[in-house]
Amino acid sequence: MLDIRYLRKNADEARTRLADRGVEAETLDRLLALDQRRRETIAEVETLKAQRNEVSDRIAFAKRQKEDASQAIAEMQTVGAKIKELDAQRTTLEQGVEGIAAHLPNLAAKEVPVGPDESANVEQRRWQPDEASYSKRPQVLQGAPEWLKPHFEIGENLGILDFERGAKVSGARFLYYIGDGARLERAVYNFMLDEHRKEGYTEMITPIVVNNTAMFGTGQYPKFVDDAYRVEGLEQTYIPTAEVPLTNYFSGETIPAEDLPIKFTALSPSFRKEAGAAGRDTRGLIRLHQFNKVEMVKFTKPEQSYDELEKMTANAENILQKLEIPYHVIMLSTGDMGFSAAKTYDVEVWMPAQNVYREISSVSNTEDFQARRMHITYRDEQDKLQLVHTLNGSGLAVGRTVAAILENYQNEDGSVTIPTVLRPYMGGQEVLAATPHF
RNA sequence: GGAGCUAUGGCACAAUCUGGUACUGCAGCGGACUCGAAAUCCGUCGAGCCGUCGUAUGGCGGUGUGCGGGUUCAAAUCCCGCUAGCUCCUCCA
Repeated sequence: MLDIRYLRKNADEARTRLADRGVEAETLDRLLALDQRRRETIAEVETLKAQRNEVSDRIAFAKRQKEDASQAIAEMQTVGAKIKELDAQRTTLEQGVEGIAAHLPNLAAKEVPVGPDESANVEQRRWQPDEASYSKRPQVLQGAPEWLKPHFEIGENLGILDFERGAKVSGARFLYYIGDGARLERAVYNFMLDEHRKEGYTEMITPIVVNNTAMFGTGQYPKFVDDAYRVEGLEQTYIPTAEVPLTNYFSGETIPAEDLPIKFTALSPSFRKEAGAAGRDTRGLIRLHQFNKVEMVKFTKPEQSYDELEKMTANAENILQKLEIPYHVIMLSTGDMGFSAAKTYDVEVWMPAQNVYREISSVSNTEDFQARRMHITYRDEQDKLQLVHTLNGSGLAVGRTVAAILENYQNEDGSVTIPTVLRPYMGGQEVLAATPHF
């Protein structure tokens, strides 16, 4: 949620910055017009309420003196009716303001490139493992050899991913991991959680069903209800990301300033309807209705949030560096950023079979946008309440990481070498080879 | 799933039956006493949110007794709905 006072006092600037996020100028004008009428109505009704309070006190006093107060009571009946009417108007106006404000995306930080979509994103840096370790594997950055296969074929050939039975038992975009596949997934997220724990993140296991208030708090609702798996008949939703329960952990609370920054990490399944993505990435682990993700969330003071954004991005990159898989980092443009974000870095992992980088992590500073929706505050040096800044980032999407491992570590004979850092998590196993599971 | 009880400031509680400025203690803050502290005494003490005025510490008004409605001139109090916690029963990894 944006600060209505900021929008009011800086309407011209806000119009421009909202336009960068794809919001029409007319929307802000409607919002401000409603806000103007809301404030006028409040002024009017509060005058009457002050009058009523005063007369009610006099009535109470008269009654104690056993005096007649019926004339004052009769007067207040009229005033009461008027108050009721104005309060109803006020509620309507407030809902109108809220209805628009709740749909406004966050404003972009100054350094974010302005543009309509991903074409305006700006690459920040590329990374690839050094020669020594990389030379043992296919030269995926120097032209793919003939035998290079996409991860889903590798997985199916090895018998460790079963998309057909996933579709049979659940539906499209669901799958089974089997045997070494399941074990690899587990190794990957255990490795990720251990790395983040070393960086000072507190490990959490969260509810994976949350209420509507929580979904509103992080910005999924009301605008993106259609992409959510809702619990039939209940006001609850299967989380699309652990960002929701992690960030809402402190909703409505004042965090002691000395505890900031606070860092959480959690593994959770994530559920997405993928409305509007029909026909895209229909094969493989890239776009599923249910996938595992290790998430990072931070609560910070405003002045430290951008430093913490860089650190969180580095934490995501660290995973791929230790896995020795190439990636690059891009800064998203105003047109490509998520609803709540003020600034976002995407980490995209190299997928040699498709010859592209694919998003594997998205790290955002939402500044006070979510904190305002959730009412998360701290007390500054002057003992005044201030909104915290919240950040979130994938660290990383687990399924996509498995996909990247399969493609980047595949061998000509169809086997897959297990990255060195994962071997301790797999009982020392070094290679995934086709073996019967049952 | 069934039944009962509970929800009031940072904490502990009173007022609820019988509607009329939300009591008191602890903690906090300011002061007195003291070389200083403790004890004692005096004063002060509703966080947040909304509106408005002011350059500003802030003033004024509204709201605020778990949440949402209703009745009333007036609701902590009466009525309806909900949520959470506790106890008992039932069930369960």
